[in-house]
Amino acid sequence: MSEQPGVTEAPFRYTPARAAEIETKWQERWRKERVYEAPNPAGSLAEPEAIRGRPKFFVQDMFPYPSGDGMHVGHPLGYVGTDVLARYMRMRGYNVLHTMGFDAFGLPAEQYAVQTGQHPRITTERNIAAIRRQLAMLGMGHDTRRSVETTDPKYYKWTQWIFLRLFHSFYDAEQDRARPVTDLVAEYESGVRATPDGRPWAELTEPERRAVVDGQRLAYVSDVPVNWCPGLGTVLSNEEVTSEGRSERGNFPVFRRSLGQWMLRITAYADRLTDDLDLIDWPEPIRVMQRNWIGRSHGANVTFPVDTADGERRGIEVFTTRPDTLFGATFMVLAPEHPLVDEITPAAWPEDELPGQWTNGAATPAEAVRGYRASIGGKSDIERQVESREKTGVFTGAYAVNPVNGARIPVFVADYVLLGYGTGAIMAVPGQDERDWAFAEQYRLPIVRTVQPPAGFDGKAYVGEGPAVNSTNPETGLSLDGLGIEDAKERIIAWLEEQGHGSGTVTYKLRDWLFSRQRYWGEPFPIVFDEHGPIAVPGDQLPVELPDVPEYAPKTYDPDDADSEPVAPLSRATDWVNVTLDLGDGPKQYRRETNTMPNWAGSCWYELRYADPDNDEIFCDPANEAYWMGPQGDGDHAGGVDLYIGGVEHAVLHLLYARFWHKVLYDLGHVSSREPFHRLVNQGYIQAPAYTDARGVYVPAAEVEEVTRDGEPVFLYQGQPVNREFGKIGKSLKNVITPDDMCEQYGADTFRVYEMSMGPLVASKPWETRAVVGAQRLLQRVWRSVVDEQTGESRITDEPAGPELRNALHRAIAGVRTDYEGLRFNTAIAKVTELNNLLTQTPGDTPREVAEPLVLLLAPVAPHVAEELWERLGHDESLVHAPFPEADPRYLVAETVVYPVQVAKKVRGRIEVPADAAEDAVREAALADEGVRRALAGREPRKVIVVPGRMVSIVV
RNA sequence: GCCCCCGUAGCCCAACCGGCAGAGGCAGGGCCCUUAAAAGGCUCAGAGUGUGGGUUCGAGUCCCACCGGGGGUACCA
Repeated sequence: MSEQPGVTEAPFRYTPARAAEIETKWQERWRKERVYEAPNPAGSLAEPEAIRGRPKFFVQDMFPYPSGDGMHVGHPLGYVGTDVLARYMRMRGYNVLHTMGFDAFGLPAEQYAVQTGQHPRITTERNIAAIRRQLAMLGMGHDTRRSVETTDPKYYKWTQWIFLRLFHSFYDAEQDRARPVTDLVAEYESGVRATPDGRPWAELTEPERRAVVDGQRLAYVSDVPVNWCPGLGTVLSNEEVTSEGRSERGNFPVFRRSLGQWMLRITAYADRLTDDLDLIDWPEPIRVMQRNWIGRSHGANVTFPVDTADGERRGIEVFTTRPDTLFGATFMVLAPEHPLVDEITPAAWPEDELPGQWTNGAATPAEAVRGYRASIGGKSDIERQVESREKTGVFTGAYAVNPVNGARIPVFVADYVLLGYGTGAIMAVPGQDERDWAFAEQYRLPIVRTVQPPAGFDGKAYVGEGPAVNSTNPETGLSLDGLGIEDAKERIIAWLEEQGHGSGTVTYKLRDWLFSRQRYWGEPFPIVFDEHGPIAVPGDQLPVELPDVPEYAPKTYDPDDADSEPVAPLSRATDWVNVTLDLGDGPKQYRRETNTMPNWAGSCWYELRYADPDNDEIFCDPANEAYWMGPQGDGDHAGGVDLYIGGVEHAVLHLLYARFWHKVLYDLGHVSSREPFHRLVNQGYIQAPAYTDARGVYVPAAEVEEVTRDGEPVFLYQGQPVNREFGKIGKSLKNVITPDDMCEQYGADTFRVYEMSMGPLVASKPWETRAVVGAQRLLQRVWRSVVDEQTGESRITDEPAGPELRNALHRAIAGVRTDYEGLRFNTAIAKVTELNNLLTQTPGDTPREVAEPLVLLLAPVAPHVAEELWERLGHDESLVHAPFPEADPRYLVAETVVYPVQVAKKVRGRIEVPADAAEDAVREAALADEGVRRALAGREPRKVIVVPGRMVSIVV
């Protein structure tokens, strides 16, 4: 679009071609001069004298998975944002740590390898190189020495090392922190801590000792129900399973199966992960999502006596958050898989005349239960949830006793009670619980309200606040009547504890983290097995490198073959799997763990590696960690990266996992910060127009034309009208726009300015290619303020700026600074535009006192063109570390202020008074204004309100 | 169903602690430059803030209800 032959264009204009030239030149120079390298206090990047007396700033993006498609225009939004802030902070004199790594283990590379037979490392490295090139093209000021790849053995050596810290640790509930298992063993040996069965430690056999310890490790093997997908041959994480209970990839059925898997004991940290959310500066919605995910709820465990079929007295333990409603418990429900079900189910129905739906027509309770289990048996939890909310269940034939009033209440099994939550059994209180109400209605069970609903309440279950009713037992003297929910809870818990019927309890939704995957392209576990269980590979033998295998795919099966067994790809590397090691008692045969870690592992600690990227001795030198991430100030600062920017899609998983690992490292004394990320900001998404034809099929967005018909825009593809919608950028919507296209058409600086000017970083916004020209015009105009387009000569004068321009300059400086600090890049750019517009309108050459700060104000967003102009202004050194302009307060205060004067809500006059005029003087001037007097027409003002510096309002 | 976020000009967005609804950009109209067009320059117009109430001297901003859009979550006891 530029400089075609025969076109008369200003020869020294800032064109895309010139932008490209400038961008190459400065990227080269930045690289040579290593301007973005951040010094460390210790280790290989140490420059102690370079950090002395300087504040630090650690800013980080959520690092990308290097997909084969490279980046589209949506990806760099956050990256440009952090780069702008990093550049601004650098100019403010901070020692800024900003780099970019790659989260490179993962399924797409493996699938590609399965299809092509090419090793995933090759595609991964090629993709990383492509994205690195794109990042450099966009002018990112990253310290490239600190970039990490999670697939690099030098990196995953430490991922494995940290895993071993989890393996070698247990959670000491007394001290509320993780401690080494060697401490645990020492306490068992000395007798300070009793063994589970009370025998002295010395009397336990070696396998028994191992079992005791293994059962308490933060990383442990357990048989747990997992999402097994025979069609893919691997287990899947919950987030990889659709709401229809099928695999997101391939749409194969997913089954719940118990398999021996590695688990991480994140539940031990549930309280701290919840409580410490108050210490960090994160968006409230994210904190809410994490709190919900952890799902801490306070309540009570209550035991309801029940007799088994053999006449033995047992108890059904339930968890309830509403122990205050115990008097309203009119029946009980056990999860169908609950172990007590079979024990309590009697041989015959206790009564002859039971409602049909209680027995489901079965001759005996056992038959009814069996039939019910079969009816739901084949279904996974996921399927059960998908199906209608209609309550189903069956009577077990057993009755339990409500401990508060001795009432005999029937016990049901029903699948709306889940084995995995609480105790897998509930007391059903239909009066105060909607689910229980629905079940009670269907099974004609009694309903007792124990909280008085407000007058006029015509709903079913009442879950709101109100005084307790129907909650007195004259025989025991227990009464909750009249108490509010909280007081009633307190009293009943005290009573339950006193009587031995139960106790106050805390329950969590959070489950331990399933940490094994049957995949090739992931971190191998640094674990071998002998006949008794898992053993850690010694630290000096790390990393356990990923071996080559003949085939990268896991073994797949008939998609419906629920009973098939996963076969991890690594298990085919038999030479690797069977290994002879000397772990202290001579060379022995061991079998390696063949699962790999999930792709969240590498991202759990990468911020720490950025701080000390090539340390061979430790994952991060404590001095470097303390410098970059240590707690700041003296309050309750938990430490962590100063600013972390990324998408909201990682609200729970990555951010929760990373917090968990960080806390383990903190407990073990490896880091000084309690949290990895002090401040978190979620950038919005960029959406792009996508078009569907008459069949609803997406057509290539790049080939759609916009025409105007009858004043309405119409979109045409190959002459046919198509519908426009906005959606996520990607192949499926055929609306990919790449930063490469934009850099070619406009230049990187224009692209950066456009993305930053679209709106606040946190907002989602639609991409509009034709609007990019606005950003280009801004840069062209700034260029023109400094360079004569016709001659290429400088347009700078050393004459001082006039007062209007000078005041505008200082206002712009002050505004731009606060905008950058508040991540409001759009308004910062608007202020630069405004200043430059004023400059354009001012006749004559550009005063240096305006041009220089103007270029510096723009530098964080448009670094290349700013460098070029800075050089043309006569500076030899890069402006990357040039001081950011400071506003002179003298020019910020206006000498006079114009007040609008309102009479009865309408502006009737304007007065100009000295800026420091007293309120009385302003009032007098307002009342003296002619327009105001006319509006008042002799009426006496009831009230005159003077808002200092703003306006005057007269009430009549 | 429940929870959270967002609704300002044709479009993207500003508006500080409640104080004259407009900073900036796109698109649109007019003019200049040009043989012409593109690019460029100058300039103009354009909402009363999703709807309905309330608080206030004063509401885009605070409160309540509703409508529309987006996200999270879903038998969690």
